[in-house]
Amino acid sequence: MNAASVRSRVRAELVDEIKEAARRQLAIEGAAALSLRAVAREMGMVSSAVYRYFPSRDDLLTALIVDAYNAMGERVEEAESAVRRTDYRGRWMAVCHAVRDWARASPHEYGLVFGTPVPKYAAPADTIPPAMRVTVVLVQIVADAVRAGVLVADREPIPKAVRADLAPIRVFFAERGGIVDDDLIVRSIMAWTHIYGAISFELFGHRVGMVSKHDGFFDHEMRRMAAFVGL
Amino acid sequence: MNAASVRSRVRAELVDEIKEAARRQLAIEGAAALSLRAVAREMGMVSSAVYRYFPSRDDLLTALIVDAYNAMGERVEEAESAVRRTDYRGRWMAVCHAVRDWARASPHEYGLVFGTPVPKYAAPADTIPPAMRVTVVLVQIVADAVRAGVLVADREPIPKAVRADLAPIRVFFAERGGIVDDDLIVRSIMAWTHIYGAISFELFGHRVGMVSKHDGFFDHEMRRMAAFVGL
DNA sequence: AGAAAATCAAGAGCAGTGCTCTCGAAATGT
DNA sequence: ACATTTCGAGAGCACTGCTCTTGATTTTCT
Repeated sequence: MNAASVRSRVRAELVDEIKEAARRQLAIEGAAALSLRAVAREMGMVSSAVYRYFPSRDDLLTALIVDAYNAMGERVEEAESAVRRTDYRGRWMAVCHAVRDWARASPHEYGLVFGTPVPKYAAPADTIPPAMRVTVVLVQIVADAVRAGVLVADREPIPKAVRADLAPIRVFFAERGGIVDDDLIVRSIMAWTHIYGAISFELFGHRVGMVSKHDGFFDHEMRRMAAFVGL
Repeated sequence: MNAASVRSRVRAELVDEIKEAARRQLAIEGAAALSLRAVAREMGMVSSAVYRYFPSRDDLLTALIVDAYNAMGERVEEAESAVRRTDYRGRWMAVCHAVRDWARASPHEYGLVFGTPVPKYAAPADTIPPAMRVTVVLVQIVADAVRAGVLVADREPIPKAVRADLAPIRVFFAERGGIVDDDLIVRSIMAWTHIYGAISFELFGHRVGMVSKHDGFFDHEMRRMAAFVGL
């Protein structure tokens, strides 16, 4: 049985090596060009051998997606935790910049998780928790700020069609210690939407002709959105 | 020479038919699965014949991208022009909804232009004017509102690193009759960013668990952003 | 310790892809 | 009427994802 773990350990190592090689290939050519045969070749294996570890190319991609989410989440958590706890706006900005920095450092991985859904898209359940990590951090900041009573913004009326939708999110905030009003939830979702929009616009080349100094613009717009949220 | 135009006419028709078939295939399977051989098959041609009309698969894709931009632009212009000229906020909202409606009706085409850049991305010059159509409409609305003096918003200070970037856009507004301040430019870009972010989030499935009544939420957030711009 | 079962790398093979080249036939220009 | 361009078809290359079989090794059970 210890022997069994020998096999499973070397197997886990192989899985990691394959993902490593795939990631390398991904960084060079992008997701569309990721070829199982090529990663096999790079590892001195024959292609059919790789299928012992990943039943299909899409499964390999899914594994890379999970890893990408986790890498992003890790960076974000790391950056956010380095900021003084009561500096809510600073924590928020740290998250914004961490996401963007990671995206610029690993554009293809960013495209993998936030770009066009590559296969027909059936987000497997195991991608959901990693995908939530950034969201959780943002929610925690808002919840903390609310509890500290430092969050201020005009409360706008919400159409009841929207209001009905927000109940699960309200408990999501509440679980993290923040009793939030519906409008704050809306503003938070909008801010997260904007972070994603800004980074994708930049990375996918949709801001050529509009913005050239991306660093400065991003920082400024994120600051504006933080204010919009009320931080 | 009239005979010459016979040939060139049938050629143009063939080009259109190929694009048509490709679009059909695109709608079903998505861009990644678009196969030149399959469209050839559907047209009763042999694959090499298609290469007389499109030198490569990427060129076909580029043509589809241009068409997609134009389709979106057309829908937007149409919807916007149906609104009373002095109803600036209404015009803005019409654009927002037109973009989203088009995106939901043709998700794969939307993904083609706004998703992960499929090839290594070298946006050919002929994609730029079609890509600008929506932007132009939005700018025109803001310019009109400014000229009418109905646009109000707090003017926030802009870091000078950003300010330097904005000169070309300022003339872009001015050419359309609107003398705008830098902060308004920033707000406009942010709003366009948000439109894109919201639609992509919805279409690419990144709002599951956050929003389920997308129609209502989108309308509400667009209204908020219109107010943010000052409309 | 020896037999049975699971696991593995490798190879061959299938169906599909993008793309190139060559070859006749047809349309076009002179 | 002749020369030139334009076109469709076919064969072929190198590549892809994926399946199946084979023979060897390793693990597990008895």
